[in-house]
Amino acid sequence: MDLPARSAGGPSLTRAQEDHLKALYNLHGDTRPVLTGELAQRLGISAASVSDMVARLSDLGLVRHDRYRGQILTGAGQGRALELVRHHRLLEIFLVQVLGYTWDEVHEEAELLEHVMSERMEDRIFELLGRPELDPHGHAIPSREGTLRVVNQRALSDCQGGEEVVVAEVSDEDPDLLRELDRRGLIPGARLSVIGGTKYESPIEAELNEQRVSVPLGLARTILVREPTD
Amino acid sequence: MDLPARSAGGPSLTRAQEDHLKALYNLHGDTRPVLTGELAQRLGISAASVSDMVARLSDLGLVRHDRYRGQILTGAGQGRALELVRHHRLLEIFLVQVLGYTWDEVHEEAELLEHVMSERMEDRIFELLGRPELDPHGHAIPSREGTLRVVNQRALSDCQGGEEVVVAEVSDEDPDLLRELDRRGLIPGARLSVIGGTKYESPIEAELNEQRVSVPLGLARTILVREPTD
DNA sequence: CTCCGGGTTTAGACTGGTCTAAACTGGCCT
DNA sequence: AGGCCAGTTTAGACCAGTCTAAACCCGGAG
Repeated sequence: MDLPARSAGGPSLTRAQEDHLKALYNLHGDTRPVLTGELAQRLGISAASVSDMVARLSDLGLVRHDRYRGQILTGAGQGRALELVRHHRLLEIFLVQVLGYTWDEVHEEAELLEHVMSERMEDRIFELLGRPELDPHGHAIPSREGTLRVVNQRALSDCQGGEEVVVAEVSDEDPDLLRELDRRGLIPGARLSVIGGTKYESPIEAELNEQRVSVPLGLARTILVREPTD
Repeated sequence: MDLPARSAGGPSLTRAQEDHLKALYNLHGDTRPVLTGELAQRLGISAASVSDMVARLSDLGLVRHDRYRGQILTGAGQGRALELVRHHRLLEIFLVQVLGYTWDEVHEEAELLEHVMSERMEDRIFELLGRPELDPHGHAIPSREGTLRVVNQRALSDCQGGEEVVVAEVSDEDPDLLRELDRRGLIPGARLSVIGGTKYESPIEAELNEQRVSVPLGLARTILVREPTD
């Protein structure tokens, strides 16, 4: 029996086109349109170039564009984006677990590899890693079919004293930030008892492994937490 | 202590530029110039495009071009090419040994990955694989510094009855050919006692693992053999 | 020694991706 | 209601990489 057709099939895209789709996905997913300038800043190119590219992606039916009002992924576009996100996250786990990278080194490398990863390689890595569900930074791996497990989570900076929470996700893009979080033990799965903070821009005070930690707001805002499961 | 500077450093090249360098290397290495048409055929593009690209690579000092007489890699160009060859061959071993690919599946994939492989990844894979010296098809891995172990070898089709030889290398580019060779046990390291052939275009007859094998000339020409080492 | 044919290079054109500068909204402020 | 500014789109330019068609060499045949 053949494998089912991928949800995200279609003509192959260029590197730049894929980057635009992924940026659109990472910015607001399918929740609301992304302004041209936002996208341009994210990609580090001019708004004019983005405008151009969006027109092409729109012709391909991957993006819907509302003149002067921004752009948003279509279903097909989202499928392609999730394919890339799956590649990216599988590669991050792979680089950490198989090649011994640290979690602050993997993003950049995955960013390049994700565009040339075949389906065969994706499947082999997925199996080798034991069908993982989360990447090293706590992000869920989209399924082959492009579905994504969603978990209720909020920023640590929004927590109140007395709460018991578990670190769920951190952003993978800033190596310095990641090293800082690692130094403090603020890694996915870490259990925190929030003591205080949240007022007057003061750091979040919490207990982690019987140790008192003070998390500056700037850090706390990048950490997403969830309820403990037990 | 810092690592020594790579022999092959320099400004980063585009995919197409790298493909041209590698094709030049694979065609005649540094032995003699490659004709424009040859290179074009190898790359599957027009001679005009090659002419163009060679001019640019020549400006970069990677290729020396003799009008109407062909082109050859400079020292620097050869360094870059060997860097890519190292990437390619390490990836092939990696795909076979770590991800469970068969030897006929690896070439195409390595062809894409080699262009986006960082030095860090190269080093990690090299160590993970135990500092290998040969890829799955028997080709030597260039060192980081761009040196290559050369072994005396010739085509199986040139062997005479009575010779004892060992399969050294086979081309990695044709999956069908590779499957055929595998089926017959004609893999690097296989020891052959040549019985006859070499006349009237007849197949090479030989003994392999106590079994009589008949190797059609077309196959025998793609197999490089060396003297047994013991 | 000239001419001719085949391979090489040049010319001109097109696409994708990028830029800057200019033209053009849309929404907000008065 | 009018006007202005920030942000968006369009215009025009450029580079890399490719093509086809035309111009150009080189070496061998006569």
